[in-house]
Amino acid sequence: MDFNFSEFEKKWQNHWLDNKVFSSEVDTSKPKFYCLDMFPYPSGAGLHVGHPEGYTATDIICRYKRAKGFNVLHPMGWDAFGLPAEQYAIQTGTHPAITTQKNCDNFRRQIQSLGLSYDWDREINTTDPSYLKWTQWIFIRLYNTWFDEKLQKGRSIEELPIPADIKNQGQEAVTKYIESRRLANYDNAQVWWCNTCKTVCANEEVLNDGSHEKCGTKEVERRYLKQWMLRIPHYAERLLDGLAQLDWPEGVKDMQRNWIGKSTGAEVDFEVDGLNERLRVYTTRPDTLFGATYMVIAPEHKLINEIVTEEKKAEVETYTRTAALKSDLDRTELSKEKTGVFTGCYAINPLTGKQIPIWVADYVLMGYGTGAIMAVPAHDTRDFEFAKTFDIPVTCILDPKGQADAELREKILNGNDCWTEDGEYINSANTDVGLDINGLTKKEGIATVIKWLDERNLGKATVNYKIRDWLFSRQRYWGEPFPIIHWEDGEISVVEDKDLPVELPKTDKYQPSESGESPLANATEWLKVTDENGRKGRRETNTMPQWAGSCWYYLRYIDPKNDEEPFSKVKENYWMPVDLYIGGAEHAVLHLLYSRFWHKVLFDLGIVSTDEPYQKLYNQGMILAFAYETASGSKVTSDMVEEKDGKYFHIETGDELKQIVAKMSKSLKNVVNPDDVVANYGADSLRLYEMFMGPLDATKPWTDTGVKGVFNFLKRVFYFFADKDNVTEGEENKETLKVLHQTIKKVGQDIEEMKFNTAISQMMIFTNHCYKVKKVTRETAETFAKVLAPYAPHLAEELWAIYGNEPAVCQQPWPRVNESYLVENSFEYPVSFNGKMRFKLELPIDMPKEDIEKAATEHENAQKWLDGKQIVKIIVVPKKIINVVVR
RNA sequence: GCCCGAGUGGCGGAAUUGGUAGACGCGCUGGAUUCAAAAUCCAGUUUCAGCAAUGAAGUGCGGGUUCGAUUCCCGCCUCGGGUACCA
Repeated sequence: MDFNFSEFEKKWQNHWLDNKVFSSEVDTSKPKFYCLDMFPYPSGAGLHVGHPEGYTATDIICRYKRAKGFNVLHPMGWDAFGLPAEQYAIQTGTHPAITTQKNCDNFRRQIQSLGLSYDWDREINTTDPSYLKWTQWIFIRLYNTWFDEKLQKGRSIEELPIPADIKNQGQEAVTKYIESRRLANYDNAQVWWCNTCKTVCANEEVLNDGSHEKCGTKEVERRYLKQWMLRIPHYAERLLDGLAQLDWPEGVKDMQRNWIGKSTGAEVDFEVDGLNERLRVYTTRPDTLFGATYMVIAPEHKLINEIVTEEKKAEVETYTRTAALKSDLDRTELSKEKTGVFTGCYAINPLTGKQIPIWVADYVLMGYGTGAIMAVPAHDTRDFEFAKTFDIPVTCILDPKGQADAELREKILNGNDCWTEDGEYINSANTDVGLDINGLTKKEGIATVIKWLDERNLGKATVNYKIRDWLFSRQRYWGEPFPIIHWEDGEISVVEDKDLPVELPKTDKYQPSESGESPLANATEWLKVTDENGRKGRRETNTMPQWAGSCWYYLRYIDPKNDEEPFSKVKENYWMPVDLYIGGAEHAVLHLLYSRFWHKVLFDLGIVSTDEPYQKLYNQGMILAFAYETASGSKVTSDMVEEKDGKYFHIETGDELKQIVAKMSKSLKNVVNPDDVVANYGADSLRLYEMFMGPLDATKPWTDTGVKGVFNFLKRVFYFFADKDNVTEGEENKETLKVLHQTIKKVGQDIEEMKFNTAISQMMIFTNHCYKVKKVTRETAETFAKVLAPYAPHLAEELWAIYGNEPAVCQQPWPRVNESYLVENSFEYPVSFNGKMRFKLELPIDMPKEDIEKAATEHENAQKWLDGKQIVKIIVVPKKIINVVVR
């Protein structure tokens, strides 16, 4: 009998598909399990070996959960809007829908060739009009929602109270007020613009090196444009709070917390000397107000023209103009060198009553806090640096006391160094204003100063967040059109639900214009709208970013064919939340934050039943590959490398090369195509190898010999268990039963803990055992097929059928562990002397401690270690160790 | 700079409520089978010393706690990821 994997893999895949073995419907008699993979963008390159890693993990869990009696929802779909299809359209004229369709078909074929247990009747595609209809529907809900700060809840815009003073200003002011409160809001915004992509991008898409996440170039700059913004900062506190209850990797939670960037402090108003103006600053350290010796405002600050004196005007203007031309990147790249100019104007420190100079400097950002700071150079490194550069006085108000050595403390006290840690307040009292915090702790100091400010109406406790509005429009063709109409009279309105979806117009121009107009602006007929009164309007020409479709796809899977509503409430109530979500860590702040935001809005509106979408999140690690470089560090493609005695050499030059681990890339010629692996070793081998490589969350390099290793294991399984001579009827050997039941137990536990690599080891141990004993019973073989089934489902089905069973083994219940087979009646104790293991001693499991001590010390092997020594004590840990302490 | 995570044989990796370090696999070595090879099966494989029995060292580095530390504590080093004039 041959191990003809390609034949039987195809056979069983067809069986599963034809019989809809993995379809699932609401069934309240069973516990539910919703297991989600991050759906792929179907690129032209096809599946990467990284995709099947997460997919196999979820597949194993789903198959196991089904066997354990769960009703499992396990869907797959395509996140199919995106740049590559559009760029291909620009180059070739092929409509993105055609490219997308082709790529989806290829991805589906590849994924199906892996035998993953998806319910294919639930397949979705974000570009499908029947899907984007509901993305637009949700956008309309965002548009019609405002955030009630008091209730910390999104509410219908119709319930928005209009303040009396706004009402008095008339209808226009009211409309403007309402617009400003919507969660989706159309506004002039300073945005990131990518010159390569010719489109705006979100803050989250601009990487810290100034490059654009989508294209990788650094052609990103600031522009002012009218754009759609989603007001995610309103949900900052909710998004922060929600993290606590989630079973997510702490690293991802931390990244979201950092991104939201909550800080608590106070806003403080400073009198501007000689002007009837107050300058408001935000500080996290109001307790250091006594040490504020100057102020800084951002170059974009509104009050700048009023503050600046006549003689300083020219200088300040030059500075602000230069700052405006600099991109944020330049501003931060030159971060080491502080620049700034004095405005000629002074503010009054409310505690000391002293005049302190107001400067303009670009290290203060308009976008955070109030765009102005009080500078305390003695206790803030940036302020200190600035003060030293421009020779501004430094007043120390916190004595580090014992925390700094004498020399450093002396410098700090004299204003020649900066101290940012806690300490003891000094110079922090002024009887004239009635405030003294000397001797207080930092916590008390902050509270006392805030209270003082509050009572005098000079300031108040304030919370700030780093998270900014989410820039939600793109100047692209291949995205969801906004269901928005701009009317000739300036009114903006949303398309009625009954007129959804707003489909993309046909066009043959996909190129965005230099000016930033979307390609949709070319679709003249599509643009024109007229209402029943003959009023003319123009459709919104921007499209939504790729994130839109992925923000809610997990909800559509629940009821993917519903024409009446995005999903049925009953079904949503049954399936949500997602119990397990597996995908790459690259979405830690983008997709996962956006999607939580949408979900919370939907929850507030009563559209979904859970506050959070994804209960448990797990990040698969990246699959890398070995690569080679010369001594000078230049990379060598893998086809130019030969191995000799564990060392690597260049085929042509003969130079010894260094083996490194790097991302798979075309340029290194080390990309592994899953199709080739399936063709050469089978889907089961690919699945098993990816799980056997190491822990799921670890980054690990691919090796072809590793694939051969698991392929060899599968062959051993097949040749042993498919051979009728090995599989007999009758009574099973006790040792075999023990190993079998250890295997059932270990594999089950390891799946629950997502330790797939060690589960596979255990199955290998079992198989090795079978080879040793040469014969097993049919019952043992069938039980093993059930245990193997989640991992190597095709082979398991084949074996199951060979034993004459009806398909399918994947529908069989998980075998029960019989603990009685696992009971040991003796244990082989390691006997150590002073912690060093010296010999082993097999003793009955229930032997009293005294007897164990006696047996160990009287053993002949022990005499050597006891000779001439005195026994201090003997430690016996039952079923663990015997340790004799000698002196 | 700050916040996470990780350092274990030639390689991927096992083992942590503190208890036999190196499971399982790859690679390598030897053997069986074969005219031969592939494939397969069996055995060995942390390093050093030794024919061996055995002994010594050993989980990034330096300390500490403990009968006992890969595991806990303190101080470093290296690598990976995130983030950064956020006041």
